Amino acid sequence: MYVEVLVEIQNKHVDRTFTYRVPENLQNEIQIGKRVLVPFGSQMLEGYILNVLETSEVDAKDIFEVLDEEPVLNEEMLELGKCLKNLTLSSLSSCYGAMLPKALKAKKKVQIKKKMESYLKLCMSFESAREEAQNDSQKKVIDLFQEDHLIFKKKANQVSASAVKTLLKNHILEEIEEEVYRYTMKEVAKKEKKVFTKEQESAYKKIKEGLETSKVYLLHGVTGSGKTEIYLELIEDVIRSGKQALVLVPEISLTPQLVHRFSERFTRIAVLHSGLSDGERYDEWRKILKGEADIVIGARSAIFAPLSNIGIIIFDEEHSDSYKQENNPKYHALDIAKIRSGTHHSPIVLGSATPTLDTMARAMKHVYEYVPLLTRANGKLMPTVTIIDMEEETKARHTILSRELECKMIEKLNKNEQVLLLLNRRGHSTTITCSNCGFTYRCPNCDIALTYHKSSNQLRCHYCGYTKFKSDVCPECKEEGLSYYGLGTEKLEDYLEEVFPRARVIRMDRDSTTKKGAYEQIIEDFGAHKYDILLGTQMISKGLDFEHVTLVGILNADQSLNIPDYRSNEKTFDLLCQASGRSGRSETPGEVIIQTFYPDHYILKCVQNHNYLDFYKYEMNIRKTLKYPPFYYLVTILIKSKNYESASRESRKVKDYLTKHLEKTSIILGPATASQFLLNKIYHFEITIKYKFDEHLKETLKELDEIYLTNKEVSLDIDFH
DNA sequence: CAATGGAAAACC
DNA sequence: GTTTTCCATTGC
Repeated sequence: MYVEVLVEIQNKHVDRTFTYRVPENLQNEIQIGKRVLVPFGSQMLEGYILNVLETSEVDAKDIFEVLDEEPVLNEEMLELGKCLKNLTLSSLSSCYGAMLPKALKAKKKVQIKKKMESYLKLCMSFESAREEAQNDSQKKVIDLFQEDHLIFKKKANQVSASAVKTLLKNHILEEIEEEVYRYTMKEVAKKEKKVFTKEQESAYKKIKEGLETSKVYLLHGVTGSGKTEIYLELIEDVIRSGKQALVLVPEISLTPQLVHRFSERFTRIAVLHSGLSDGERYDEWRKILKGEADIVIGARSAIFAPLSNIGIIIFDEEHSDSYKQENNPKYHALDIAKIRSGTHHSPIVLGSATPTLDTMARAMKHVYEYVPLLTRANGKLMPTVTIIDMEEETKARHTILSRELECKMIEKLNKNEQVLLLLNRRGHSTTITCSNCGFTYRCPNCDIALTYHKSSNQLRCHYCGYTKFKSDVCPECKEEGLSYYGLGTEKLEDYLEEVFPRARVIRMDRDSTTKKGAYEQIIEDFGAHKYDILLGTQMISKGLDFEHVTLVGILNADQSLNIPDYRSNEKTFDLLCQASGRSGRSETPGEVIIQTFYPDHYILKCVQNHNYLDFYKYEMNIRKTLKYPPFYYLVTILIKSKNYESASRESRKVKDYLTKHLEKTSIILGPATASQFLLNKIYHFEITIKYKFDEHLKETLKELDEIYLTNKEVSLDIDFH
């Protein structure tokens, strides 16, 4: 007996299987999808069994060990991995790697094990055990079993360890070892479904009709329209029919708040997100594999959850860019969902207040079913949005907070209401420049100005992580001329404490939430009104639901309009809408103040009027003219090298190669310097391909990828948008 | 013509 | 990833 094994090596060159012989004593353990330990060259490596053969012509070595009791990759997963490879042009082993939790990945070291716990069990009925007990402390231990017949040994030991010992010796109790899951959810009081509005009811009914199909639904619901209620109801139907639900959420909005809402209705839930430890994630995964979960809630990679009978796949905040993985394999969870939806005959529900243009366009063309949900479920009005021209304010020396925002804040704080301030820039100041000699702190690796972080007195590069301590005098001219330009959350926090000395201010950004649980703590404290003002980066714009927030201020709203990305309008519109949606989620109507240097920008008008459709039409026009998605597909090729000359030369070669092999109808742009030209001391050039249909595209890109695989100086990075 | 070293290929 | 193989250069 022989097996084909995909060995796990980082190197892309070895993206193929090797044949190994199975020794007699391991033959009954062999199953496709299990991991094995095999000799490879001089080392021992882990790999996945992809195939079983009766005979083999190669001079095969023996398998050393079979690592799993059950396959880590089932048939569907094995197939999905191959699709993923084809979709993203990544190595097969990196694809399987992306699909599995760290603990189940083929790797080199650290073993994560099941966590066992000792339980005690009665050997007889409760009554007879009570009679057998010889003294009071033994009786107390027995009493623990009145309701549960299985309890933790730890718990019994707290009552009396010696009594437990005696009871065990006398065979009144017995000890059992069982696996426990590390991650446990708080028990939550169950709630019944809320009464639907007419619009919710019809949306729910429409999707319900498609529960056995592979249709894709766009649930276009404004913030506060009660999308989650509809999800819950659909999930209930799915579970009742014996199937399972897969709920995807952007990492950032996968909050305890959200999980809590699901726990109010359901019990058998598995949660998968980056906040879990490796052990916890391993347990959740195995819970799913064993069929112990009806609902999986998770971020992007949860799309690979090994559910056996999916009845519905839900993407909450469908437009979120977190559904696209930024490193290899660069997949979009929706593409995977569509494959799984096909195999399981389950619908996909895309929920969003601001759908991506791509999704909306498909809905308009009836490729997806359009399900509108455009009034707020609680009958609340949309918040009023005021746009402030910061040029005027700057003249009036109000560079950080405009007069209007400041007045409104005072007003709200006096009424004991809460304020949310969004500033999408962490750190203290964005640039430090010497006013004497013009020196600016820059990153030596990335060609950008370093951001000053006051709390640590460090200068940091937000691209590569380079840090440097700040000196008191200018490192160039040794004069005390350093000035701090640009506004970050740290500086805003200082400023607020100065202007509103009595307000309780809390800051939430990546720097203040590094510790495990810090994020949850801030949300909980702010929700309990322990603070009056929450300021933060886009972290605070998503999904949070605070009933006492009546004012949202957005500073530097146009910052994201200027980034060179064809989606920058879309991203800005989304960010502003999301942030606005945080205001007035309870009785008091909400207000939003947007500070900008482009008060006349079309996007801002759309945000002000809560008019997604106008934005959609406006932006679609631009996309059509400029030949961007959804009118054209887009692929970008990054050409990277430590050597400027090689990067430049090779990128021109790549362009020539593409021109030669692609259809005439495909548009090849570049090579141009990438938006972040120098990153980590590596030069980046970029070629963009826009195409509608190109038979040779995949093949050509595959060839290019292979050509540069062996090139030590230059590497390619291909990304399908 | 052996010794050396660096790049490329193989690794079952 | 590590080890082996290959091939060209160098030294005597």
